[in-house]
Amino acid sequence: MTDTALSKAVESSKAPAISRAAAVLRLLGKSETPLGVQAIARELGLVPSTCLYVLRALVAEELVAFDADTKRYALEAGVLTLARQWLRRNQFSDLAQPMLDRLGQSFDATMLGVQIVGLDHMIVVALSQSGQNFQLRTQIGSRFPALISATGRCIAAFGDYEDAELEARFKVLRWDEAPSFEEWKAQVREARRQGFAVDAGNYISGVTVVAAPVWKTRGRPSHALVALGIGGALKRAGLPELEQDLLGAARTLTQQMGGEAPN
Amino acid sequence: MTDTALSKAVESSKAPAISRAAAVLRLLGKSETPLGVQAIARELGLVPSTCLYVLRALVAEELVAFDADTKRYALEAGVLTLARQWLRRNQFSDLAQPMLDRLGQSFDATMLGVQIVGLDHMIVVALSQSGQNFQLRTQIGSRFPALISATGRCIAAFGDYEDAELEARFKVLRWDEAPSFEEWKAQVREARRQGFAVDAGNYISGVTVVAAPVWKTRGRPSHALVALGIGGALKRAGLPELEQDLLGAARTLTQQMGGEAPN
DNA sequence: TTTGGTCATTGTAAATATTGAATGTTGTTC
DNA sequence: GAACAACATTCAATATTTACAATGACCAAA
Repeated sequence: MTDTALSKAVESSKAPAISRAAAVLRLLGKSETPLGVQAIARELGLVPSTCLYVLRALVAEELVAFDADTKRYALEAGVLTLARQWLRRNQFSDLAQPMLDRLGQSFDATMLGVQIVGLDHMIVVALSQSGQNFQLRTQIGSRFPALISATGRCIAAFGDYEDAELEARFKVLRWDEAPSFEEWKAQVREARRQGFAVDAGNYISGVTVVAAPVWKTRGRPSHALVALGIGGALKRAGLPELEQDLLGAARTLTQQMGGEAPN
Repeated sequence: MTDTALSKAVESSKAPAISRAAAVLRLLGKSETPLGVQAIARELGLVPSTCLYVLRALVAEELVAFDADTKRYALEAGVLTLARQWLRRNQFSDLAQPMLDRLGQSFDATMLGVQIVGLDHMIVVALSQSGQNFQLRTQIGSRFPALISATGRCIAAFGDYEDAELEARFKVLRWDEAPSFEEWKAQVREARRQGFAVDAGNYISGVTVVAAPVWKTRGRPSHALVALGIGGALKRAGLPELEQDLLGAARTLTQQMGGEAPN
């Protein structure tokens, strides 16, 4: 979050301290090293004293660690506990995990389960790193822009968004080999027709990505199943079979979660 | 956190909104189901309107999910992202992981790396669940009271705490087969002498736990390596060897982290 | 050792978030 | 189908927190 975005969130909210706290947590998360009060305040456009109070509160809550010697702040392990609690009661990641494991084994692909957060981004909430795919390392909790890669095409295809909004979001994406907006829209239409989307080396050169949407409720898809693999390897393993298998898994998952695909 | 503890944190802090927000997050984490504004407010002793503003801020920060249909709140996947960032830059979990894997393989034990948070509790920050130990499932982010089991004896042995404080904390612990405070103190002395601690079925009947402390800095231990196994199985695998191996790993880790064991 | 500068930390005036009652909304019972 | 009850939500007054300037602590360089 930029500091202008932060100041907006602070102004519009009735609990600005919370926006500030979240911004501090995100900043500390991004930072490679622990940070001092002043550095944090400068980066976020906060008054140092306010920043100090925020940090102290976060330290008291065990979300931030304070090194009394260096007077530096960093994330604390308490954030792990929250994450575990989220995972513990997440229907999607529980149900998706065995499917991801099976598909990953069968096709020697890296499998992801992602949660879609509007048009902003998606978050990896389950993964299966079977085999030797060292180049495609991802972690649970990783975030990606919503419209990127195969999953992005699914989000656009089944989200019923305005063209103008899609284009605005599309233009700021970073691809290895970016398609034109027109090419991309054609691919989105194709995804709508087929029920799944393919990214053949656009996002990452040489890497093929297949994604199929999952619905938790009627309306927009809430999650997606994703398969990644080196283009050649996936083709050898049988891309059409993978596509159909992934689509089937996504449909099963939609049913299991009590959701409903359109039509 | 009880609501009296919360009100204390709110009063003493200059950023009470943050204490409230953290309390809300923890409550939502504990809860088996999504909660409404009123339920949260009641549980935490908050004014409903204040609670609503806190929730809205947390929703805006993507730490809490809001279901517009049911008007219920739950943890959101954003907490995963924070956890990933914490893990990404955690020296201990990176260094400990291969050791835990190796030890777990060798002795067919469940291995944990825990971070010690004062006398309050410890948090599991790395683990290796090799083999068939289905009964001993734990997860990263799990919390335990500081003085429990073998790790607790290490914390007491190397922490230089007041006896009165230890006894107060000791008395509220829940064991399957609790030792008396005197027995426990003798075991703590033994741990200090040996450099590691053993819990032979006290915490969980039939389960043996071995723990060795790790120092990140001079002073109190910051982490510990822990091995858990069914008592009989660990003995068969060679308990003395495990103890020495674990102790060696902990010492290596202390060196790698730039720490220093006492004496 | 002294000096300069940076940083973390404290008091205080003003802006504003919290409060508790009032309003609208939903789902449930008769 | 109507009335109720529980709930989420809004609104205006005030107790609180925020921001700013000043202080104190610390480190580095001379």
